[in-house]
Parts: sequence; C-alpha cells; structure tokens
Amino acid sequence: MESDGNQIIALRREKAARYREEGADPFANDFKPDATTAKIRDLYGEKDAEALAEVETEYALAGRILALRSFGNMAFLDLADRTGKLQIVASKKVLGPEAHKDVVKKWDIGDIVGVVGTPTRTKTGELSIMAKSAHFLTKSFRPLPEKWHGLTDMDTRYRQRYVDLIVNPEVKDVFLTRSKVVAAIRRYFVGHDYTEVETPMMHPLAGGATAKPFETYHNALDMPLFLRVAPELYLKRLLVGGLERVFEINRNFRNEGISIQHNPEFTMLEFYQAYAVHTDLMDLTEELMRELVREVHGDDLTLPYAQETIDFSKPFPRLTMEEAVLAANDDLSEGDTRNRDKLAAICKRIGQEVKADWGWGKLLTVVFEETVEKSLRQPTFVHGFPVEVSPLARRNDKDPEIADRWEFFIVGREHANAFSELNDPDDQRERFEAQMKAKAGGDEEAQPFDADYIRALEYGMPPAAGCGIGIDRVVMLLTNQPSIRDVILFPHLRPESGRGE
RNA sequence: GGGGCGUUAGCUCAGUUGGCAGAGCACCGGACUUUUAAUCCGUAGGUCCCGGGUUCGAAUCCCGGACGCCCUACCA
Repeated sequence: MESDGNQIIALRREKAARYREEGADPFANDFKPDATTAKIRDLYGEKDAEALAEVETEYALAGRILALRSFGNMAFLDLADRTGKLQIVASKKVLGPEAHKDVVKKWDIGDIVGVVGTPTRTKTGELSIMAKSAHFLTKSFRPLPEKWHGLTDMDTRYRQRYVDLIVNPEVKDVFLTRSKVVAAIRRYFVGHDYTEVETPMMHPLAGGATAKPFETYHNALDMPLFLRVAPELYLKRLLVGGLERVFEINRNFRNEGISIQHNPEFTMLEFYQAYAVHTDLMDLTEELMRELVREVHGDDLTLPYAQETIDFSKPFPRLTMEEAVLAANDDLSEGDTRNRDKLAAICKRIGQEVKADWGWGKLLTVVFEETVEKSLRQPTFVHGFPVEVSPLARRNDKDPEIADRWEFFIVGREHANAFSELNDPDDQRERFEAQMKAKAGGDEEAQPFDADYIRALEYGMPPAAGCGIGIDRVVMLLTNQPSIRDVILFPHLRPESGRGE
C-alpha cells in the first residue's frame, strides 16, 4: 500500500507503540458506552447552562474523533457515533494533568475513544460533555481527509466507502434511508399476507429476463452455472407449490454495461400473487410507492429529484404503449401502431437498428423507448405491451397480440415491470421455442428453454400476476441521488491498478 | 464501443513562454482555559499516474499506455 514513507502514519504507529510501552492497549476493548450523542441531545438540547450545571448524571460515550481544537489547558473535540456528533470538553482542571496531556498529545483526529462526563454548555452555547475520564480505544493510523474540502473524489469515495461514511454524514443518511425503505417494503408485503422467500442465485439456466448472464463453474458437479438475471421462474414454481403470495428482495446479476443507472449486481424486489391480474398490481404498486414516499418524506407526497418535483399525490396516469407512441410521433396515425413498415421507417429515421425477424411488436417497443420513455417524468403506468417482447406474460383475452403487462416510469426511467402471468404450459413452450429461435439468430439476451418450468406449469399454476421493482432506482428517487453508485455501498469498480502482489 | 476532460504533498488544488516543485488544511515543535475551518510563530513532507521521445534543460511539448470522470450507445 502507499503507506510506506508516510510520515503521518509512521508517527501514529509510534504513538500506538508508546501506549504499549506504558502498558496500555492502543486497541483496547474495555469500554461500554451507556449513551449516544443523540440521547444527550434529546435529553439536554433544550436546557440552558444553569440547568445543565445542576446535572450530576454521568454518561459514557464512545466514538470517533472528527475534530480536535486544543488550547493550553483546555481542548474541544467532536465525537461522532452512529447517531451523530457531540462536542467533548477536555479540561486540565476537571480531567487532571495526566489524562489531559494524553488527550492533547496522543489523541489524533480519527482515533476511537470513550469519555465519561456530565452534560454542560460551553461559553459559546454549545451542548457538550465535560469529560471526567478519558479512555483510549482504537488508534487510527491513517489520517482522515482534509477537514474543509473533505473527501470529494468520487472514485475514492466509492472505493473507500468507510472513509466516505466517516467524513460525509449525508452518505450515512442515504444508506439509513435505504434500510428504512427496504424495511418498509417488507412490512408492506408481510402486512398483505405475502411470504418472503429466497430462491437460488446460481442457476443452471439464466431465465426470467432478457439479459446476458455471468457464468461461473461448479467444480464438484463439473457443470457451468449462471448467476441469476431474475428470480421469476423460481418464484412462479412456488405459486405452483401453493405459496400463493410470495416476494423476494435480492440481487440480480447482469453482464452488461455500467452506467449512472446500471450496476452489474442490483437489488430487485419481485412479488407474485395468485388470483390477481396485472391491473391489481398497478393498484398495489401505486399504494406501495406512496407508502414509501410517506416513509421517507412524510405526508407531503411530493419528492424533489434533481431539478424536478415528483408528485405522488394524484392517481398515476395509465396509458397504453400505442397511445403513448401515437402522441409522441406526428408521422404516425391511428391504426399505424401495428404497421411494421411505418414503425420500421420511424426506427430508421431515429437511427435505430431494424432486424429482419423483428415484428411490429418489437419495433413499437423500440419506438416507445426512443421517443416516449424519457418524457415520462411524473409517475406513469404504461400498459399494453406487445406479446412479442413479453415471453412470460399472459395474452390479453380480447387482443391476443398484446400481453397483460405494464411498466412503471418516473423521471424518464423504468422503475417496475409487471404482468399477468402466462400459466398455459403449451403457450409457454411455444414462447420459449420462439426465444430459442431468436438465440439461434444471434440474440444473446434471448431466454433459454426451461423444461422444468414447463413441467411445473403442467401441474397447474394458479392464475396470477407478478411484478419486479428495481430497489436501487427507487432508493435513488427517494434519496434524490443522481447515480446508482450513490445508493449502493460498494458499487462495482475496476480493481485498483498498481497494487500487484 | 465512440467523443471530451482529468491524474502534482495525507486531503483540496495552483504551477505563467520549457528554466530551483508551490499554497491552504492535515502532520511535527512552540504559545494559549471556551473553541467549533480556533488563532499565532516555526519545521518537515514530492515516483509531478506509468513508459518512451524532443531538448542544454520537461510537471509543462510529442508518442504510447494505465486509471478516473462526464457525454453518448446497450441493459433494470
């Protein structure tokens, strides 16, 4: 590592060695805090200096030193724990000359320490703890980033998230919110009589979504395995097994590009409900989204996102893909939305590839993605997806070329995908065969033929609807973060170079 | 994949026409009993991303490479 020759690190190691020489442990674990900085603020935040002077209760706090302002016989340090920061006063008079000298001479910004003391208010009015005893716990060898500019390099922030979390408190808030959101989702589904399940992450066949998988290998079984691209086919096997309402929150892996809204592993919520149709899940998703906004932002159902304000208070509009495409393309008139030639002409005009074996359904979807998707800023459901691009979805009873499927858009991005499930094993077999043909034609993302899934359907899967929601994107939205990397603790990055060994 | 920008002290960044490698903070020494970017005085700290080339002389110019960011294309 780059520590060699670093003077600061060497000096801090020396300080640790000095502790050892004196019989103390620079990595002690003999201190139990009995309070948090938040508790002190809650209890005494409103009390004035006179009232605090009366308080004799001593509190034990532990945390990391984020700042140290030292005077001759007095020092102030900012102590950070999981709940926030609080100032500690280290006075020679109160602490005694030896302990005070330790604080001033041996303690560094970044060290983890414990103090026991009483609440007080300093002359400048800041609530603090007047330390009566000081306990050194953990030496920090590496200096924290500079105090004023802090750590701003995005690459370092992602690679060394631990440092990012120490010095950028709003980062911790994002991940605390993420945790709350996921907990709220669990609460919501459990409250609606769903069962949480965990299905395989390693699949012999990577099905359930049109995506390129990661491949790995099982040595003992001598077989290739794929990291899952979606849990869908396993969750629907559970519907066959009689688990009528299931959900899973877990990682999917797709061997595709990395961008501001794509990480190779991302967290997906999928849920399936027997005897529901796709429109039932629109209602459910609308309610769930409002619940999550409320969880994070309270009862005001609007959300700031970048320069926009997203309004969740009104019913989310629902329009068909054909309506949306018609409205966005003046050169298309009613009745043209299934005209392959007209759609192909638009594709060519907007510079999109048109393959010979693509039907109107695929072309309509391309035109939708290119001309409509980005404009869907407010919460919007788009339904009426072509069967051609929906290999696992149920056909509409009246319009067999359309699947009972919808996607949910906000800020021009897809956030959810849902459909009434195809449970006719013969229809499903034919759809898989069409996918096989596409695969043979060079489509790397076409789904594999899953014979066991067909067998499961042949036992009879209850009519059902299912939905997938990208949790990372939802968290981006709820925490107003521009990049998926800002809501994933350790986003995928290239390995650091020049670190060979 | 295509285009643009960047990489200099632990951190954030300057660096003029090619002429001794710089600042602030952090660190170290000193002063200071109410600071909160503490202040003041002093010291120390460098593979200028890497490898070639041009030149008397390269952080600076040229070529190649690595890494990162932004835009763009594909996927959730």
